[in-house]
Amino acid sequence: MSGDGAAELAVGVASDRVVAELREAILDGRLPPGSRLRQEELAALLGTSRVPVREALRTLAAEGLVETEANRGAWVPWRSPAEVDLLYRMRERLEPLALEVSLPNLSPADLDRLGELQERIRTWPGVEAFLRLDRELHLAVYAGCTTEPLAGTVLRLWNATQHYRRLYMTLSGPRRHWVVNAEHDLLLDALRRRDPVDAGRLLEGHIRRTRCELARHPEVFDRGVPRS
Amino acid sequence: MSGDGAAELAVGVASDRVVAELREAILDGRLPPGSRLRQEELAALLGTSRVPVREALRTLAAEGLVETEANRGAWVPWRSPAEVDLLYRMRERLEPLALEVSLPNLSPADLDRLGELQERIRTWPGVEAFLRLDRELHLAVYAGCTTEPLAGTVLRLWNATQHYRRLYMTLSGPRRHWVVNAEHDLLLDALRRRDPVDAGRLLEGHIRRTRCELARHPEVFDRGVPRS
DNA sequence: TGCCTTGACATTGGATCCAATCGTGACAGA
DNA sequence: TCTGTCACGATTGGATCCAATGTCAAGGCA
Repeated sequence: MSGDGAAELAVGVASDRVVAELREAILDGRLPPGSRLRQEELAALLGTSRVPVREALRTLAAEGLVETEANRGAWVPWRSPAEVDLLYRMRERLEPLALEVSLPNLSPADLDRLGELQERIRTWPGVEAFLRLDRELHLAVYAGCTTEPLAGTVLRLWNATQHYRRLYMTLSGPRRHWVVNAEHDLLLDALRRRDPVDAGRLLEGHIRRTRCELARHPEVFDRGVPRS
Repeated sequence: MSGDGAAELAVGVASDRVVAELREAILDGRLPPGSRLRQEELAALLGTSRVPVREALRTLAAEGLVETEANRGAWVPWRSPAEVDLLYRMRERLEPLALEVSLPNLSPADLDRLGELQERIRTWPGVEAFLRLDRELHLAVYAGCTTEPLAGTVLRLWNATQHYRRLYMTLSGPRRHWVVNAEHDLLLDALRRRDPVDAGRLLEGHIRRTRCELARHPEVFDRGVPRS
């Protein structure tokens, strides 16, 4: 999870390091939509040759985090309001399933940890911290679901929408933060009661509400000044 | 769709050709689970160097069609009964959504084509033809859903379970084929009525029944003689 | 002036070569 | 006979070089 800074120790396979670095850079906003990803530039930046970079770009393209076109290069894709809406609808259907699979495998200690995360979320901790904690909370709910296709798909849905979640939180701020708290409290209560039906429904509603509020802020999808 | 034989014309990017060839080989059973994918071997077979092959393997790995491990190579993964069960549950949730998105975009001609496919399915046409037509029919239902993440995810779910669908059909044969026909007929009728709710429910039931029947045949998951 | 051509440059795609790692079987010792 | 070690072959990972393609701007022609 940590292991953030100064990964110049060059441990592991280069391609995988490149994938991890790029994924992180895209998710934390350093590479917003529209960013072009030049192979040579990235290779120099990450201290490898272009080969691992190319493999990493293929991987990320298959994940949907970057787009590539033959002989034209790779870049971080923009997403339309309709596409993000659909990504949220997919989450509404898949995440309750992931929860249902996960819940029996969550220990009381796991549930306690969820509570701690929510306590740190409760007092609006700022946009970046909220994004990090909220993501960690939700993904921790699915930690008991280790089956790759489902866990991986859910993760990709989160990744694909991360940028727009950030923009939305930035402009909405803590205004309706109490709603999130209430929803999280109810969700965690249902989890402690080991009730996947109740929890699933709350989760679906939580995602659906977010989708609807996001739909009322189309300015999130405005393409600002293009970045190099 | 066609373009099967003798693709030595070397059109397009080599990596993409390799991806397409491998995907096809895995889906049509030439590369069953357990098959090891040696880079040099594939490169020679497809008339390229190892570089495009490596990129293709990364792509397919991200798609879940192959598994790779650093310094150990790539192979077609086995899937456990629990994993396939979960893949079907994901389909039950996602395909009705894809249908809902797609239906408004399907023309009467598209619906006619679905009917033609079902007519060719009606008289048990043998395992391979059934697999091909059934897949084509279902994916044609979602043809109006062009949004990549959903369409792509649905396609991956189909791809990931193709091998086990084949094994199941092989051993079950035409015995309960009338059920498929009835379900398809009802589904197509609901589509012609432009009723996404009804169609979605029928679709979910269709997938769910398949999942349950598959669950009663664990021998499908037996690992036969390992292939080279 | 406007549009098309053309050429140089930037960038990506592919092939070959070298390095690192893994698996396997032979061999020595207990 | 069993086990641990070592060395070799097989295979994958990475770097460099070359080819192909795309971009873009300058210049010629209508």
